[in-house]
Amino acid sequence: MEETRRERKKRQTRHLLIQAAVRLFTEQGYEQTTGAQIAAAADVSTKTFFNYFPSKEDVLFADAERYYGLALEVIADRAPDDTVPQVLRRCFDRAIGRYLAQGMWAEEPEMAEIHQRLLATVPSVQAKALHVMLGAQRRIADALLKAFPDRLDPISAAAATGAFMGAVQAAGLAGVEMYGESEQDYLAAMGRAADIVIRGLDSLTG
Amino acid sequence: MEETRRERKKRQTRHLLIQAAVRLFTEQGYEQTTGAQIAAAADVSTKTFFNYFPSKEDVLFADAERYYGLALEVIADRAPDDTVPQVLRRCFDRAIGRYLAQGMWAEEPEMAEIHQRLLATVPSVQAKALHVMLGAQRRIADALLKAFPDRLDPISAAAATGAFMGAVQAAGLAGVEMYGESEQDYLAAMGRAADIVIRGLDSLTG
DNA sequence: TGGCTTACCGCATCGGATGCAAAAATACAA
DNA sequence: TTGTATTTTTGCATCCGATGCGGTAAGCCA
Repeated sequence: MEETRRERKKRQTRHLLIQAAVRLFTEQGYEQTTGAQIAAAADVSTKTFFNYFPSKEDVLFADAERYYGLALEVIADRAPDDTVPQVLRRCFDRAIGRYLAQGMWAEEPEMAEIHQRLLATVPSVQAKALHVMLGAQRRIADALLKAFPDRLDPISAAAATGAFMGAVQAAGLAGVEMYGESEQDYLAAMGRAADIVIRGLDSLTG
Repeated sequence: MEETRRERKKRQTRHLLIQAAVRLFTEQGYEQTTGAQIAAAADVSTKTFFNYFPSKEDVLFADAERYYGLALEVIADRAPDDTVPQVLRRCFDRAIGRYLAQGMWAEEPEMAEIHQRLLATVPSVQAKALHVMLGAQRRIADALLKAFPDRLDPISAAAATGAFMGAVQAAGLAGVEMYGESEQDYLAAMGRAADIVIRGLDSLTG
């Protein structure tokens, strides 16, 4: 399927907006940067910026779906004898794998650094991240429930997913706050959190 | 220590604002209600409303600190031979206990119903709730770490807290979505989530 | 070419939120 | 009671994020 000119331009504009945003956030800070400035830097109207991104925060979560979608794929592609914890663990590993392979931002590598700094410091960005995660959590719990109808019920599916993602998220944040921005260290922290919670969930579903 | 007139009036105004807000939210919906309307209904200036509550969402989380503070108390009052999971479980039980004893809103019982409905439906309220929870999570993890310096490190403390609160939160939301607003049912759902994650964490710290 | 869809734009407008300085209310001490 | 310091309230201007609308341009397809 060939990419039409329209689609190409759309992709370009989107990319341009993200780049402009990251540059401005880096140069003058997140809160000091207005949507109008980003639009101007990308040479489009303010309105267009909000056409692409429903809110200023959304610029920072443009790729988030790709990561959460990965989890849904992993669940769909499970082996017949997989257990719930095994699948969750694989979700985590695959996400980390992709992260290491291509960075958090396949197309905007400069995003990675600013992203985690803002995540650790700007309240509205934190809140947005949690909310995006919540949405993903629901879909993942749903998929898990469908994948293991005999081992899970809606509540335990939600609990398991919430425990897993809550632990990883908290450990990741703690890691960033402890180790500054040493990538290795906080990835390791998230890995330990995954270990802990996976081991715990083993007792649930064997 | 006697309560001065100033403090008393301040408390009254605050209470008045909350009441007005709840009434308007109920009557005409959250998003349809403006801060100015709430202020007008409480007969204070718009500015005063934002003096009391830094954002419109905050009206709905006026009492949240009381609940999270409970957890910190429980941790502080632990017995010498308590384990981490035991303490976490007690945090949960005490919170539920208080909830059952006096409702979510000691002084504004009418708040309970509207609160959970908005929590389940309004995105910005959800995001705010998660963010408030994140703040509490950090303080709780910190307190846990100080309470069990030999059994925990910063990462495992964050992971355990994140897993626990993530599970309970997810199960609670799932419960509300499943059972509508049948209080018993989703409290039970949260209880099951707590069970699951507590049992899991047993394998961590014995 | 011509007609259709889609993206972009400017503009008006709204609501949330902040800063500031004046005015009112309160506390407190002489 | 009066005077003074502190705190609260208020109005106002202002900023920014975000939405709705109607018109224009760009790309698409026949």
